[in-house]
Amino acid sequence: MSTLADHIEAHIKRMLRSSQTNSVELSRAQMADDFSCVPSQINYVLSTRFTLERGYIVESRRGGGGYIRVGHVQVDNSYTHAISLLQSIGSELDDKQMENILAHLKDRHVISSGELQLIRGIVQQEVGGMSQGKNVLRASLVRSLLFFIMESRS
Amino acid sequence: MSTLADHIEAHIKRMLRSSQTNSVELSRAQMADDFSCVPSQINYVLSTRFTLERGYIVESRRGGGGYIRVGHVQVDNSYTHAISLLQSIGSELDDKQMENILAHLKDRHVISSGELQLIRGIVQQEVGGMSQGKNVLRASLVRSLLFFIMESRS
DNA sequence: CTTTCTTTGACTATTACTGACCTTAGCTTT
DNA sequence: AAAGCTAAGGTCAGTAATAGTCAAAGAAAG
Repeated sequence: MSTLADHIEAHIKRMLRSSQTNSVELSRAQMADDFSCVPSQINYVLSTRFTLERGYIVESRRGGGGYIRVGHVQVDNSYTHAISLLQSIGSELDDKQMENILAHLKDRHVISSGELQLIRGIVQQEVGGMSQGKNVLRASLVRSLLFFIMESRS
Repeated sequence: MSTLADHIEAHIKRMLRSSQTNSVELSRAQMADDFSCVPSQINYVLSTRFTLERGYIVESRRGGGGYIRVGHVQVDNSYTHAISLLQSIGSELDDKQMENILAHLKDRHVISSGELQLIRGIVQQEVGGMSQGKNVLRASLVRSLLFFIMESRS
């Protein structure tokens, strides 16, 4: 955690955790002021870190009394959810999609930080030198590895 | 220990040993500067010495505040270990991959130095005169031998 | 002498951050 | 109402800061 974006991300997540409702409302201008940055930096953080794929919903309103609301989607059974997430992996999976899924599963404590890194490492190694079909291999690898980890839990 | 790459390798391993968390974060540019070499030299060292097969996980981020993190995988977790081994021994295994795996296992005291040589010897003997399918045989042989050794320990 | 390993550098890719300009909602004044 | 003002937030493209890739040259080993 060292860039401004990382700090802002962490701060929003902290707010979310301490909120009863799994959602927080914030003022873009206020926040930018708190972190001494331009307002659009907040949009940058929201659009790169709080995506739907990672389980967040962002709503906003402009004009007087405008706001940004960030919600964390709760799913009661994280394993069920994880499995359906896995099944939604099609025959191809690009790197960014993979990262989002892994980040999401880690957020929900379905996988640990070490497991995340390991999966990333394995995929990187296997996919590495390929010129074609990376996304196909990545999809199948990620699916198998996650199934394997989840199997060994239940 | 005499090439630059060796020194860089040793340095990273020193950092790892003195770290509490089994992982260190470094700046590629900074490191290149410290060793007075081009940045890509760092990539060379990482990709030849800190591979998954040897038990290392390398992550990185580009852009502002970018970094390279090198982690040393703990083998205390049996499925983690199983995954990385199964993954690294595919249906084929060349000599270099085998050496990497053996070096890793010896490093972690899963096999002794004598067992390493024994495996090497057996494989050499069996694979020796073959003209085709060496890598296939090697893969299955090493898998079985390691399986045998690990079974006999637990 | 051939093969493998090391080192380098030019080119590429990714991420963070900023600022100028645009859009929307509510309120106030005619 | 309609027009205009004010107070939000949104977009996008450009710049800077990092890291990655690849091929070729050089060095070392067999």
